[in-house]
Amino acid sequence: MNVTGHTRRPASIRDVATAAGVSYQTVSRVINGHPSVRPSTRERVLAAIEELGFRRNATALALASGRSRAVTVLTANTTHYGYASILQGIEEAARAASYAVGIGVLESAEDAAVAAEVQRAADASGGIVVIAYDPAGVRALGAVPAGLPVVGVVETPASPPDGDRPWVWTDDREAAYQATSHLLSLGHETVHYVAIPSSTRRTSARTSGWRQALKEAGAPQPRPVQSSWGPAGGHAAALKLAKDRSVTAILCGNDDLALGVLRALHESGRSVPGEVSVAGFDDAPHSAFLTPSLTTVRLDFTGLGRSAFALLHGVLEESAPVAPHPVSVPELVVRESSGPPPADA
Amino acid sequence: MNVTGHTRRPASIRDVATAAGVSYQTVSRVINGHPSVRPSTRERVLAAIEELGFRRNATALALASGRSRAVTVLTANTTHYGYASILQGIEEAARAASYAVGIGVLESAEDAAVAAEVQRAADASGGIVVIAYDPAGVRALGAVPAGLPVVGVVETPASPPDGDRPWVWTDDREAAYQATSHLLSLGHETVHYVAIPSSTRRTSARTSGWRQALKEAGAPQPRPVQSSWGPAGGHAAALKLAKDRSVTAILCGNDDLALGVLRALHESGRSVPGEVSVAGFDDAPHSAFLTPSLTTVRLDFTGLGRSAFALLHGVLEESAPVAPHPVSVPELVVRESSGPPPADA
DNA sequence: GCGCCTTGTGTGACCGGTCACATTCATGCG
DNA sequence: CGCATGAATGTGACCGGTCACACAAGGCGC
Repeated sequence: MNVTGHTRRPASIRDVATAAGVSYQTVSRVINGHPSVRPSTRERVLAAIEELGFRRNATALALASGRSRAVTVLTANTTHYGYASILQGIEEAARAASYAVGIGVLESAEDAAVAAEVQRAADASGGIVVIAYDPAGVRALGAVPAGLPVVGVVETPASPPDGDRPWVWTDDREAAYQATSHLLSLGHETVHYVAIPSSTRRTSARTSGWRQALKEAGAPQPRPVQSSWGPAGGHAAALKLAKDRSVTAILCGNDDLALGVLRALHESGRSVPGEVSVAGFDDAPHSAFLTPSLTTVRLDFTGLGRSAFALLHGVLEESAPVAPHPVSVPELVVRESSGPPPADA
Repeated sequence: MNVTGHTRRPASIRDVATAAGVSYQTVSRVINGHPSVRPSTRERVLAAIEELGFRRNATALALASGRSRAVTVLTANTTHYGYASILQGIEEAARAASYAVGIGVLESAEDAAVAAEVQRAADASGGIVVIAYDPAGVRALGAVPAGLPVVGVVETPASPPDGDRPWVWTDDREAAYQATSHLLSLGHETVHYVAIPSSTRRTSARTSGWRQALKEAGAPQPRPVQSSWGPAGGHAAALKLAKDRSVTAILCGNDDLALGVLRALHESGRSVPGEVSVAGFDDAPHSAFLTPSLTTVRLDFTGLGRSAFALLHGVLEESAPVAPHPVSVPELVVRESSGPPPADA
């Protein structure tokens, strides 16, 4: 509440111009760092800006210049650890670059709904980041009109994308390979895989990394068990697997799934890691505190979000930190949930 | 990619006007549903809109009218369950009302940093929701300039806020009371409390609900143990509590904390619920799948987020769904982690 | 037949910036 | 000395909408 008691509307460049005794264009030059402004003039303008508490109106800037300094993140979910961490990373990087961040949730994967969300995002911001880990996200990525800057956060693509397709991803294949190899090296005959839904119809990179490790070790290749994203899916899947006494190692598509798997094994009276070993993906914050604590592969989602923004930023401005996305290396974290198979197996 | 091969810029109301043979003002009237437009004219305009694929430019609308149909959510965190769920609720409600949602993360609680974020939020949108569960949030709520529509998602206030202060909250007092009473009714002599950080210096509603239940039961009132938000804090706190054999029941400020507590008790060789009972707050998605599954009090964060938006929406537009925030009733969910105290205690 | 209100439509200014171009003045060079 | 050049600054239009007001045509009362 200021002394006058009523909120007066903020100062515009013309107010500043009048106060400094120059034209509005000169003010514009000062706030944009244009070189040819006499130092003494610049000084007066800056003083006026300070005095009036002038702040450049973002809306007017966007309308006049076309550039909006805002990005929208389209995602099917905001609460899952991976999604939320990516969002956090994007926000961090965006804030550092003075960009505003908007979010749009893809509640349905239905084409019309997705298209509507993409439209909203398109006319609310100058660039879009799509988290395309699921069908809704994949469709959204496809529905972005050509010409609109967009970066996709995707599953590891099957083939390296051609040239400059602005995608970022983690090395899921390597991650799955590491986890599977770890379990095999403990002596397990093979490793079963409870998969998160794939965003596409093709075999996911996680699945293929898992397969490759099995193949190289000459281990049998069981069918992957398709599941959902949350613990309930893992729980249901593992209740079935638990009946098969030959199952001694289970790799889970993410840590939430692994949580459900642990629970199901417990309910089935099978001890972890005594009888069955379990490994997850992501290294979510709670994984280290489970009992048994969860062996998992740490993925840097926050860094992934930052990369996504950096890439988009590079497209939006010619200032060129367009360093090709450094695919961060997944890191195996061995904890209590994995161990050698039982002696009698 | 359209046939012309180059992206032409979107149609404006003047393009539509030309196509329909009317003035731009008439087009404006049509898209705003103004009554006095001859039906035949309206028809032609609508046809032109359809044909040209006209969409109203949100930026221009905001600049010209002052209203922006956008809200910004200020929060210290986007990944914790409660925060993320509130955000999700806000987004849901906002999307339904055709509002855009921006987020701003309060990375530091330092005054200058908070003020800067609030400023950014202020000039990016017409209204703000602040999640004020922590010092950064509380400061942000205080730093919002008078006159700017804002709604706070806060801890249960000590006294009912005066009149129309636009705040929403859950009934933390009742929730703590329920959980504590539940544990006492199982026969525990008293209940220890591991607290999440309070946003203010005053006693939180959770603490006071817990105290009240103890008092009514004539149970001893141990000092609450101050902790952090995540499992690590609960873990550290419980390692100490575990040494005290008289501790048979622990109430935790949230489910993440409870997870750390469960872990610490396990490491200390104290069984749950055999020797110690544990209860949490929030009913996070993983709580049902822990071993033992967690007794907790379910809070409707998503609904809270929706209420927050509804309130803000009511302030921003005179269309009046300003029904006073229905404080949602917390629901005790009894699971495996709570049971009677050991016989020898 | 006149004034008056209502309905339908158009005109000009404005929101707060940017952009393209014009203007002024001092300087360098042939 | 005259003229081209560049630095410093100003003017007008524009981005795509809204708002306040003007204005023409038609219906109604008297």
